[in-house]
Amino acid sequence: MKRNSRLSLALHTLSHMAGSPDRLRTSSDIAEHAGTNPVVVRRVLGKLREAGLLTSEKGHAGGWRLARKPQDITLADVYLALDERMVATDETKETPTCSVEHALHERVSGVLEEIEESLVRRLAETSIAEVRGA
Amino acid sequence: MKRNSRLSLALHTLSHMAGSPDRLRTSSDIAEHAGTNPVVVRRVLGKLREAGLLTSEKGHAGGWRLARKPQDITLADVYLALDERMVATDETKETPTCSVEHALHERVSGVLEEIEESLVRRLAETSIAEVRGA
DNA sequence: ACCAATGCAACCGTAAAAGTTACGAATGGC
DNA sequence: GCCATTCGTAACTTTTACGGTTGCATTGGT
Repeated sequence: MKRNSRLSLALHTLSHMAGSPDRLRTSSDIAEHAGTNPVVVRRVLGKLREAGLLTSEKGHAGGWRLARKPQDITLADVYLALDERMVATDETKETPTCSVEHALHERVSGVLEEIEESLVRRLAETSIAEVRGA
Repeated sequence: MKRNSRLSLALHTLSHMAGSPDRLRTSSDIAEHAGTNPVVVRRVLGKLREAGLLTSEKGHAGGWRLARKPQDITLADVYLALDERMVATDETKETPTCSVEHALHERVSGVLEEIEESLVRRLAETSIAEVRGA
């Protein structure tokens, strides 16, 4: 795959599952559809399970299922479940020389943080059901 | 550096230059401030020059200067100048098996494209002057 | 002529992520 | 109880993006 593949894979898979929410799917099936392999699928979907968007069952008739109705899963849920932070800079070790520089740096970081938040708000406006349906 | 460093470097540099817009700065000076090296600075600032946000002069007393007033440079200008596409997936070679899959894929891409556009609109609401000033 | 600066191309090093293999644990069918 | 199936996870390899580095041509002021 390529860039942004986790979010893309997650969205694609969830949208697909939204088509028949009761059906149980294996990571192999999903990997087939997504053109990748089962382990990668399990890695990504594992994050979604941690966030309560999916459930998984082991064993013979195991697989994955939506934990909520498609209209109750927003893109923000997915984005946050994957720990994505596309805009904001996770800076924890910045040590600019003078305090003026430091202040400016804080400004830039703060602005990017605001942009990140508005991105999440925008993502929260769309549900998986909407992706599929219209 | 780390992730998102191009945008971060560009924003930081422009905000800094906005402090005294008439002053000419060398890529060495800028690199010093940003904790990186001159070539990287020229690479990033070169994109901003192509987009008309900065001017550069070669030769002995050469360097970089803002091409516009800080209040006339928005974060969207910078983002687009750097060819960043943080949300949208640049897919040009997708060949899902069946047409149903294909349609769904288009849907997901389309939604991400919309999100990308709203991100740019959000970025356009803030100018470099605002980053610095408040 | 000299020096200081950009412009640019070619390379190296590294870090993040996908891909792969392997194996253990759980679960249901027989 | 046995066995196939599936998830869970760890370890490793491969790929890729990008910052960093070096070198050199070009430009322009002194």
